[in-house]
Amino acid sequence: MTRQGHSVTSYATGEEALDHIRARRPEIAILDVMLPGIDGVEVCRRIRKLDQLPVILLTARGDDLDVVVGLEAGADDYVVKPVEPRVLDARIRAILRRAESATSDRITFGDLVIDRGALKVTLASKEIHLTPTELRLLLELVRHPGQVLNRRYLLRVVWDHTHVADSRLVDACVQRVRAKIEPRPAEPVFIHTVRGFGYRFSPP
Amino acid sequence: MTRQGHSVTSYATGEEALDHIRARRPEIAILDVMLPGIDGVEVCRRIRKLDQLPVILLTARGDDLDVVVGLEAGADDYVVKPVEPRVLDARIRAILRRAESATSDRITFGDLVIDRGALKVTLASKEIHLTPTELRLLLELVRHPGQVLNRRYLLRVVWDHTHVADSRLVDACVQRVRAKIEPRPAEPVFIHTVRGFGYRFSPP
DNA sequence: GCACCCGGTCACAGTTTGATGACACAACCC
DNA sequence: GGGTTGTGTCATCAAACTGTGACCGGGTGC
Repeated sequence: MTRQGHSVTSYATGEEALDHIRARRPEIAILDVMLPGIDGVEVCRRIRKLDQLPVILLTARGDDLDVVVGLEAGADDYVVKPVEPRVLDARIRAILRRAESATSDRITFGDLVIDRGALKVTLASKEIHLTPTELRLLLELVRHPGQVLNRRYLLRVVWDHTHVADSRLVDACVQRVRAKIEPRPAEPVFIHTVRGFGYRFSPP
Repeated sequence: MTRQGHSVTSYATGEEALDHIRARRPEIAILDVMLPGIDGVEVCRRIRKLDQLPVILLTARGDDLDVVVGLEAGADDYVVKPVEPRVLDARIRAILRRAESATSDRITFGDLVIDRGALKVTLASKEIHLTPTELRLLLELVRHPGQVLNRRYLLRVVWDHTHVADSRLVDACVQRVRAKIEPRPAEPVFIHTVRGFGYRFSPP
């Protein structure tokens, strides 16, 4: 693992590991199930109570039941020893990739890239200039991909709720965003209108 | 998988699967690596270009290299056949838990899928367009499966209660919904008429 | 068998809804 | 101050939706 570019710290018991996880903030925990004291599955459960830290259970016990119990305990993967370092590394990467994308600032929908950290939007690698309101609207829609958000909600969240509920304000802003990010605004592929309800962001 | 509460659709080739993924918006894709035409790993790569859809590669080839290549292609897990359904289910849950995104509240009645978050209705994987009133009516019926809802109640809830109770309004709307979701509107399998009382939604 | 009631069906016009573009005003920046 | 940018509002238009009432047909009770 060290040779793969990871920095590794190991502990002999579950208690020890749990004690250090808070302080060290590792990217991932790899637990043996057979441990002195509390076993790996229980360690995994306790980690899950604390946070979303990715966990791999790595053990010699590969019964179906063990696997199911381990995964149900909140583990992201269950790997049976012996395992090639390269395979373990690939599995670690797969899990980290998934775990990162959840907290990542960048989201990609086909050609459209939304960088929530830098507050930048690019379409086909060309940067799109969005005004503050437009950006807030787009981010709000993207925060709930596939969900229909109604106008009242959008007015409350994107604008101050002090506005009259009955206005074409949301529509106008959606149009402006569409004009900028949709290849053909008349047939939008990102922001869809759901007549009578609101708008839905769903990637093409 | 169906018995575990999942709704499953399968395709014989990678091309076919890719074609349908956009329309069906599944929560997860489980791919065999050995496919006619483009192989599962390549399908996985193409899915990754589009979006974050969770992918499990499920295959008989369990060489270390295969596993590494599969995971590097963007798969979330690589499972070697044969596999116990319970184990696969546990792995699916672990990945969905981590992906977390695809937690839209969908209800499935055979071919009919109603997504209450996206406000989408699909029948046999084809999207059905319902008008706002039709959709509100269907959602209300679905909210009480197996129960008979009378016209006065439906008028009050789906429509403004300002309407006269004595009109063909509800009937007409039910007909319109039936025309769209019932394979044979004359012999409805979803929305049943209870003469003298109202309508009842009960899955076939 | 008959009258009657209830729900199915249909077409259409009036209404609602959202798209679009123009515009005025405010905020901001030199 | 003058230009520029951002934003809310409005008018207009096309498209979509929906209530209505008339008519039909089958089931129901007598």
